Amino acid sequence: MPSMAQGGLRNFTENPNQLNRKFPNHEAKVDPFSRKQKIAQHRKSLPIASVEKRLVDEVRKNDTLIIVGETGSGKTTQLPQFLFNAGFCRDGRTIGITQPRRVAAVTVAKRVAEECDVQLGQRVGYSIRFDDTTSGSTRIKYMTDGLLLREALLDPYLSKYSVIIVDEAHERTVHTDVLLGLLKNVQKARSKTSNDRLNIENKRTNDRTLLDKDNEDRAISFLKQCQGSKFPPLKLVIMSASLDARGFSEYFGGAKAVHIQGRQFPVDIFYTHYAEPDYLDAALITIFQIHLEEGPGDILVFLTGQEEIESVERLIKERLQQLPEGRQKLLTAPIFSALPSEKQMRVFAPAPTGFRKVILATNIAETSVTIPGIKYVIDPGFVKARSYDPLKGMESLIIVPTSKSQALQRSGRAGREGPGKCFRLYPEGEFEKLEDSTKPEIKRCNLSNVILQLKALGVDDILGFDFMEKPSRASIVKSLEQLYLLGALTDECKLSNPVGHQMAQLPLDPIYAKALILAGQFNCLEEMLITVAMLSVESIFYTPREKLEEARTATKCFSSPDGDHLTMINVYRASNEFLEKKTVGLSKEKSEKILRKWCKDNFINSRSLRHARDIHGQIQGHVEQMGLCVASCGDDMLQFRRCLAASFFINAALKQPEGTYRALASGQVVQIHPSSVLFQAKPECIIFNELVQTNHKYIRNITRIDYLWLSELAPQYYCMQN
DNA sequence: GAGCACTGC
Repeated sequence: MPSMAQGGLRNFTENPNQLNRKFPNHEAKVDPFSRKQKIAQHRKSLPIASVEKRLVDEVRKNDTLIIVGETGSGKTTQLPQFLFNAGFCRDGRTIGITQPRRVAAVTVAKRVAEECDVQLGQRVGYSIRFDDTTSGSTRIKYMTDGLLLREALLDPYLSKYSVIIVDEAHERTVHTDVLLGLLKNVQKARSKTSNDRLNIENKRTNDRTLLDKDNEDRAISFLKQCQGSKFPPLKLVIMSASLDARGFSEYFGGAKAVHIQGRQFPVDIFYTHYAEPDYLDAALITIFQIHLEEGPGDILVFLTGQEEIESVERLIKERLQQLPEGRQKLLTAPIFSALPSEKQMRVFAPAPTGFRKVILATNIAETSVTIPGIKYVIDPGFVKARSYDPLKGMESLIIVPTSKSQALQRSGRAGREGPGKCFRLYPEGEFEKLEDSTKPEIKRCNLSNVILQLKALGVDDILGFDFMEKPSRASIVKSLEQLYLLGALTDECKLSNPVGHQMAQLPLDPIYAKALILAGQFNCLEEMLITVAMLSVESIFYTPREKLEEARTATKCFSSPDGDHLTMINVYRASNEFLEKKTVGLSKEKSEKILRKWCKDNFINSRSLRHARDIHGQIQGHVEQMGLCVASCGDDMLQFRRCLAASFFINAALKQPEGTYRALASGQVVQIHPSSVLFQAKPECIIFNELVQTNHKYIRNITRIDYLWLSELAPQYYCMQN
């Protein structure tokens, strides 16, 4: 390691155990070839290409196969093509590949369509929410895991699929975990309908434990509505990038696991000698150390949130001023999810010649976004993580150390295009103390949605459901309780009819689904549709620090003294009015461009608004199909606020003498989030939609209500308490 | 006086 940039700074030690695999550069120039030939050559060069036959054989032989494929192995694009060519789509059946993220489903599908030389939507397609490119002839279908879960509600046997490949299973999103449990059941049920019954009986008595037998019976009873159907067995392939396949293998009854080499450039890992008391300061010093002493290449720094990113950006600019002019050629580019897209795009623009780019990112750059040109990664070793306390019904966002696999993922970002370096801002001994992998999301989130989905799929015994990792009993019970309070479950804990079934049909948080059903009765469904669409997206307002005052003035014209829900309706309707007036006769692209400009002028996050408009359209279709009456309460906002109180009664709070609030359900002392329009007004009684602990216990999305409405509109809950 | 990252027939 070169000497330090500024007096007596950090010393890094090199990890001797780094991977240093060498491999030829397969991206070498192939100019004389056509694009088709280039693609063929690229496919042949992927590590997975040499094991095609073996993989196909393994899928034939095993009902479930675990594939551990390192980054760059080509598993996501190639395996479905191998299976298609081997005849797994005969009889019009489909290979489904699930991804945790929309962008991945889209980009991979496009790539594979090109490799197969077919038009997207023909043999190869993708389906994600709001965007389905598949057709009757699609045989290789990329989709989000959440979408496949939704499909299972309509087709519990997933009958059109011959193979389902669950990709990126190691990420253990809540959707992946529920899907794994579901697929296990479907697979058992399908082999039950197709296999010789005797065969299964033999298996049961020979090599299955009593527990397996129970599970199997449960799986079969859960699908009894389809009994008698005949389906060929479902092949499952679980693909993971983590080195530990054991968990998946055990969960699938000792399923076989195979390993596929990756293709990554070597990344040298460096650690600090000592623990850093201030990781932001350490990051700053390391940035300048690299800038002044290392060869060309951009730097990627992982920080925990917007605030850190903005303050490091400021500090970099300050310190640059102190350097001699020739050495100031360093550009900063922040990226985090709440940043408007056009500003996010800046990280992809190459730095001008002679300049070095330093990208300050949250973990959006870990998996969701791949930035070209990164040669150096700085990893302070922290992440802001969500956790959920079922007893308090409260989410928290706290800064915690990363896991080992997360640290590996981050360092891998330096080896995409060539050999790289990763600087971990902690001693090597600390790395060993990190958790192997991040806790699965299902153990740290509110389960109401998961449970409602499972109930709709016919799983009645949630506590007995075969999760790969079971959420805590307290968490399950709390969510069952909440669903009962919302009227989705009967006294026997079964899905209620029609309310529970209607709620499960709506792709929304259960409490929002219930709000829509109630709004039909309160004659304000038009208003509630807008409200739940807006509540379902990230913050709709964007207030950059440097234009705080300007943003405040702009957003004031939307704000309602009644609270945030009415304010959201005002924003949505204003955008509608604007579109109607200004974009008549314009193309879709043109209208969207004009709307983006309107958003920018009004300090509204156009991505959030577009998302809300998409959700609104989809949900409106659903409620109309259910036969709910989409009416407006007109100017009678009292009626609408009463409906909000009836819907969100579980989240009511009363003002305390000091100006804080007491949440009635849990008794917790909470504060109104500064982003609320009621932050200063502080009404006596309010309902809210979110309770998140960050620096304080904040409630967000608030409307003032009359205290007396609670016992009137939710007597089952409030009469007992008073 | 402040917002990790994803996702949904």
